[in-house]
Amino acid sequence: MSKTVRTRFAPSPTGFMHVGNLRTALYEYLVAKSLGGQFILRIEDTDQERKVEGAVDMIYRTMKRAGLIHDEGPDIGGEYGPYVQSERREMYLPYAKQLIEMDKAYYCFCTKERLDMLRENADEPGAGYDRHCRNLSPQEVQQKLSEGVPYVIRQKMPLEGTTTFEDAVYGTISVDNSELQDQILIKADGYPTYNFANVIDDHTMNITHVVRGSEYLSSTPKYNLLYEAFGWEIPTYIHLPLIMGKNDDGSTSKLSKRHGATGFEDLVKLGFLPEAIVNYIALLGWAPKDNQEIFSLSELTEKFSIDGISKSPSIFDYDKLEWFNGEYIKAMTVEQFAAAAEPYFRKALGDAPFDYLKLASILQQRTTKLTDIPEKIAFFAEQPDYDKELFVNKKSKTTLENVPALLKAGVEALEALPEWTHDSIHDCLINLAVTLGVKNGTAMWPVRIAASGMTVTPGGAVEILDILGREESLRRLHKGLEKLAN
RNA sequence: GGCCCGGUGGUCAAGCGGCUAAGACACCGCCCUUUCACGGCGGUAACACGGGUUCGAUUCCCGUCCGGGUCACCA
Repeated sequence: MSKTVRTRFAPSPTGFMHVGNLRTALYEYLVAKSLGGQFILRIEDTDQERKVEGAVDMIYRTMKRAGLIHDEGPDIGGEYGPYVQSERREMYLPYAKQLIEMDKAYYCFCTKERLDMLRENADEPGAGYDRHCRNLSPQEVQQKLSEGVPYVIRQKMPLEGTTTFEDAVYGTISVDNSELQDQILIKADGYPTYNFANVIDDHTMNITHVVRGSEYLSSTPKYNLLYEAFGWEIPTYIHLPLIMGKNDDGSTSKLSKRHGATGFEDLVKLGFLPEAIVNYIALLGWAPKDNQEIFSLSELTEKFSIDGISKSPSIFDYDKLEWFNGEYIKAMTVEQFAAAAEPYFRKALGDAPFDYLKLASILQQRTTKLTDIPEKIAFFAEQPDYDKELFVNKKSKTTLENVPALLKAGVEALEALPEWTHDSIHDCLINLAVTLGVKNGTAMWPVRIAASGMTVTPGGAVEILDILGREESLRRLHKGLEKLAN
């Protein structure tokens, strides 16, 4: 019987849920769930300076909206708590001291100023810490400690040899130990660094699969040295290719705020549906065995496999996201769509009593983003001032010469209608075309233009007249007639 | 700069020694149509380069080039 798979999502509460982070969370969820395992949420707040008010709530909210339900976490507890690093603060120092006893770590009393100077004076970039305190005598250390000199604890890296590890995505990776810095494990404020807390927590929380972005690939050997020092089992590593954004100069770099709306909530505000976002980012770095593109979260869970994860970075493409969004919108029932679109209807129409279901039915097939709705329907509330040139359309064979008569005939026919319904308007205008001996388009174009004042509208003349209602429709048509007379 | 990783159309991507190198988005054209969409059909467009290995390389190896990541008392 093998161990239960456990993955964790460990965001730091900075008040922003980047889609890159969300994708990582999604894959962590999928790795766990596709293997029948558990998905844990842990808050990494060891940096007090970056802590942001309300950020944790935003994480909960985002995860919930994305459908990534965790099995253990600060809000719901679990047997490996606490799940907030600041609350585990006391756990880390003993482990660090244990490392010191094993000669795998040491006290460092260097001041921040000295380190800054070191960096400034370095000939080569990335020269790093000079290991100044690595070989202090026990007496010196005792002395400074008793004097209360502030200290940090650093990991004592081997000076020679190489460290090799297996990654489920990238394969075997080895790094010369001489490349590894004596990184800080415990900060002067007593908090652990991410580098240390992460290892201690993953082990004590029984995390079996560490899923994270490939930016951690080069620091993984350092973590392994820690696992080895403690004699702990090394987890399965699954490093994910990065999501990139396009820069102004055409180059690309790790997706960040400067690439525009990259926060989950930003995208939702832009009119993207959470399910569409999740679907899209699932496919950014992973591909199924077949060609399926539309996936619900449960289908993803079913089809997901680690060997489908790719190694090369991918660029976040808003066009493709929009396509997914459109697909999700089209898959809704009209009622669902009307409900989702309602806020945008209100935005454009205020409290005007339009039939939202009818609006939804003409809009649904042509909407890719909910935020596009208001501008498409604003003319229902208030007709824009338009130029009579709009009546001219080559394909519909309408000209300034024939339109007045066409529109007049249309108005008369419509005015004679006993009832004002979609079907009656439709039949009326179709009959009109027959009577006049012109194509449908020729009869409809002037009516639609006069009713809307726009060349491009959602729905045709019939739908627009129906939604507008008899009174307003006829008012607009007469206005069109006047405009043409001048 | 050192180290690590990557490199199939503009983008996401199949491919895992032998294929006319899939598919999707975007783009273009045609059809449908009362506009625009939707939908249908079709089209343009790719294995970074140079050496090997092999009967045969997109696929394996090496080098070059290009791209990215990383070198914090941030995570």
